[in-house]
Amino acid sequence: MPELPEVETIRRQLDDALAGMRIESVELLKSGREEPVGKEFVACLTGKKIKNIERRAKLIVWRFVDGSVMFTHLKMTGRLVLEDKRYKPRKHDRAVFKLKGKKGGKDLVWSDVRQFGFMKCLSAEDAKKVLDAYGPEPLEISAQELADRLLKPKTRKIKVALMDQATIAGIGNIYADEALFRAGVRPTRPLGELTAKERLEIAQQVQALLKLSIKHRGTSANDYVDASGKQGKFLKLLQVYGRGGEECVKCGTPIKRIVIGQRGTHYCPKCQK
DNA sequence: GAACCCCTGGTT
DNA sequence: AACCAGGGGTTC
Repeated sequence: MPELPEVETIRRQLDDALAGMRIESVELLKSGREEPVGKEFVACLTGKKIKNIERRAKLIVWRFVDGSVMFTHLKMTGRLVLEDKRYKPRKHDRAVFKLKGKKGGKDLVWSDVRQFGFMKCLSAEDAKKVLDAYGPEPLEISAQELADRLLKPKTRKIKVALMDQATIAGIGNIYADEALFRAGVRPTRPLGELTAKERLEIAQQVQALLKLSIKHRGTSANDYVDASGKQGKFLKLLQVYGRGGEECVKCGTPIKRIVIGQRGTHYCPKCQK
């Protein structure tokens, strides 16, 4: 699924294209993981005017002029793509949002091969509760503040901590592996064993990496495309993710692949201590 | 924590 | 046929 840089890329495009527009209709092609389900979901969105579109962690947060909110979580294979008028529904499309504004109409299609993603309508109050439970946005605090969050359960592996949304919001498997490679720290190291210098280095690399990936409009490793249907360009800049068995770009040692927390994990056994 | 689950499809 | 896939909630 999209992680912070990919969700942020989509969010910027949607905010640019759709802020100020009104939802004329919602066509549900496949009902199930939207909330409320079915006709009620359609009813709660129809007619609403979009104030703006924000992001928190990996959630896209739709804010409406009437104060209500909708969340979109794309999970692993979700897409939100602005389609032109020749659009024909495809196999895994779940909903089409028809929007109207001063400059004409736009169709937004939500598709999701694995159907893990969800959309949810809720009040501003309920939305705030959900959003407040996330850890800080990594690009909105200092590297030192970020580093200080990587201390807690001493036995926890650093990779697990980086991916925990309550510790830091928005990092997933790809950027956790990449940040740890850049910082020269093995993903298996327990927090209690890291030096202050290592924690700060990890925090700085997380920030630099996320910013750089946003510049490249994210990573298209599998299903990800942005709101215009284009792939992100960061894939070729990945140094360890998906490169198990290949030579390390720094030292030539074969990259190892292990499993941590049910996720494929990639690192250089020589460069990462 | 670790294991399992939601689901489908691409690759080996 | 088996394994893999960028998430994350739930359950022991």
